[in-house]
Amino acid sequence: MKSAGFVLKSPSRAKGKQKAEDVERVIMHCDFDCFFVSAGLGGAASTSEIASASYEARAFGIKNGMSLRQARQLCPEVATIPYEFERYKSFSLQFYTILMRHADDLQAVSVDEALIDVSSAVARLKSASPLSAEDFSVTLAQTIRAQMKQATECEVSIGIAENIQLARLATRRAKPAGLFHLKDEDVRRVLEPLDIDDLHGFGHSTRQKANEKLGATNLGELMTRSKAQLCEALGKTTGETLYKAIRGIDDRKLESDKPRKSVSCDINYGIRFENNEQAKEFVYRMAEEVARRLDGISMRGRLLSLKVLKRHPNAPKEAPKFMGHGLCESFNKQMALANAHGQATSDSKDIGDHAWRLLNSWGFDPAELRGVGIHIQKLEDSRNRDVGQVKLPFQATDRKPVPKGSAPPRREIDDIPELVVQPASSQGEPTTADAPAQKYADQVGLPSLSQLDMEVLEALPDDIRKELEDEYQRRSHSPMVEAVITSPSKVVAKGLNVKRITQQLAPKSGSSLSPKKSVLFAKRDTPASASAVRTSDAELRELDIDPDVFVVLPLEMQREQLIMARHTKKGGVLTERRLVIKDTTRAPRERKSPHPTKPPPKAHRPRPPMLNRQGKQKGEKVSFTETDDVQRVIEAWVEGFEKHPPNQKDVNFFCKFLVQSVEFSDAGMEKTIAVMRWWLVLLRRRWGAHEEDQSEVDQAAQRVTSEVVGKAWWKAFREVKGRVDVAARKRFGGTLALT
DNA sequence: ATCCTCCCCTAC
DNA sequence: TAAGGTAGGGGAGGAT
Ligand SMILES: [Mg+2]
Ligand SMILES: [Mg+2]
Ligand SMILES: [Mg+2]
Repeated sequence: MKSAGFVLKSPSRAKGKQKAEDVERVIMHCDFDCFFVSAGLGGAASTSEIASASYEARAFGIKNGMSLRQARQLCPEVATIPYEFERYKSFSLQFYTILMRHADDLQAVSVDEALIDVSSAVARLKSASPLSAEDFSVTLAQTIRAQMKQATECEVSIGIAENIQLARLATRRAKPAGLFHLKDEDVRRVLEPLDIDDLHGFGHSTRQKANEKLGATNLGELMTRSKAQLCEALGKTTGETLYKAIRGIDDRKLESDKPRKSVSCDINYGIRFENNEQAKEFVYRMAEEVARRLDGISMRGRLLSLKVLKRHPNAPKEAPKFMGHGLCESFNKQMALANAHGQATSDSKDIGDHAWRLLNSWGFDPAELRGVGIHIQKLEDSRNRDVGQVKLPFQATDRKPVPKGSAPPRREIDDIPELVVQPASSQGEPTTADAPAQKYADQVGLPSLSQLDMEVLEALPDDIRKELEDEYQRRSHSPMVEAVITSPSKVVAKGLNVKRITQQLAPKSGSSLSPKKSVLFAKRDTPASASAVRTSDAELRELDIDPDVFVVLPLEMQREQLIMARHTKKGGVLTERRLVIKDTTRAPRERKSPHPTKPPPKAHRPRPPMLNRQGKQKGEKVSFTETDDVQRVIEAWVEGFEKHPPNQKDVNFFCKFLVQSVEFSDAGMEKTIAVMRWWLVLLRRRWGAHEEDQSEVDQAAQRVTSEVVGKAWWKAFREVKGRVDVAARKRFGGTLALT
């Protein structure tokens, strides 16, 4: 196919803006560069309000409520910690809105990634300048990038090609902050050096299989294999897909309205049942959750599958990771799901009954269970349940081209005049989408406004880590790092949603480990030697962690720091956590700008609760490992205020953090429990006598006695516990069992 | 020849 | 695969 000619590619779809049939197909893969980094750090408007200033920040005179501008005057290096989902939403919304201006069709991949078909837009440009030899797809991409930049102040990378697979590959070349048109005539040259897992849809396992069965993972070599060979090695469809992909062929169409096919809920952490009743309780609760999700999108299901993780016979009773599932065997079973009338259902009891029945069919000892998952499939739209047909009425009424991104569709066309970066102060409730549109959007399984935040939360570790790494390299030092390292500038904005993001940035294990693995989950064989867990107090001391900013945030950011340090250091090893402060950040940074930027002013905390104690007192330590960091912070907090009641603000902050941990998925529960337990231990150690004493304390006139302080702490504890329980109940129907 | 079920793989 | 969660698609082998 000539690159110059108008090759007739796969016929365009009927939906979306109607598009000429015989124009060259142009697909763009658009990907926000560093979405999370950008959304968080890039747009912190100077009018942003500071919700919570750290001690370090306060040392500069920065106060809560101050605008970021003011804060910057006091400390130009002040760093903010991103959090606002509103911002993420805003970014995403603008992202999609802009793309839709130019697209015939759009397939949302994620909150920061989309595929668009811009064939007609490019054709239009071309026909407007028939004599030009210009690459109009590039012209258009530049326009899009410019608009995106103008609207969000962020870069978007765009890969251009004739099909999806190639467009994705092109994006790799486009990054960062660029665009790349992978033309037909370049396909061979570009693909040749790539490996099979560079292709979208092919991963580690396929690569390994290819290596074993075909003796090659390189696309150039694989190109020499016959289609039959590929199919034999990888399966029919996969083989064929690969065969074509290598040659730059990909017939997939953009899908903007795929209906949801399943709804599920899996919980594989913290599962420890003592008896059947508990297991049953739990299963029914999960059923409620699934039911809720089904109702949320107005769907019902006719097939239920239950997935169970059971402790592997050889695995230790307790997983190496606190409340984790450890090495497990997994079991799966499915059965028809129906209500009393044999119809599709979303009723929690129906679902619970079926799930429980399946679980019982195995007859497992409940104490051995480590994970449970309920999946509902064969979904039907519960709104037109007229005849109980399986087909979904989608195209019939030709809804206006509801693009895959459900978020944008509402605010489309008319009101896209000004895409202003969201005002820094916008804080209100999350925009609520109008019900019908939202439901539809949910049904077609696209990132909807309401799901956006979740998507942000669930975003992949690798994804984000990579963004941070890239960003880190781009700027010699990032504000985030700055915030952690030169602690003078911890400014925490309201909310703590970053937590979920940064939390996922935990360092990967040593790099140079044997690639060889045994079974499911390789056994963790790092017991006491787990130096990685051991953070030196000196390290923390240097970090000047204060109980105010408290919260894990700094600590998690510290992890980011570690990651980047390792990354930069290349062979970096370091099994033990090093105080990255100097070698990683300070050094390179000063190399870069010796003096211009003020040396990180050593913030002197007003009354820093010293982290001078080594570890916990023996015996009392609850069995955590991973949560050590948090524990230390709490410990510092409690001890720092040994003589004073806790600040209500701190309590609120703490509370908010924990509640959010509970609300946002499961990973948080572990930490929540661990944190609460540790707090409990500390309080008992110090004020055990007052635990049950709930008598009121005359706040006004009373000396601050130890008793008063103790009571105040216990009161705070009960308050937090209460609020966390509410959150836990809302989500799981139970409360935290701390003892 | 299809359809199911139970995995497995991939991506986000 | 540190470990966690949601969804979609495909392969193998048995069921229909
Ligand atoms: Mg991205
Ligand atoms: Mg992405
Ligand atoms: Mg891949």
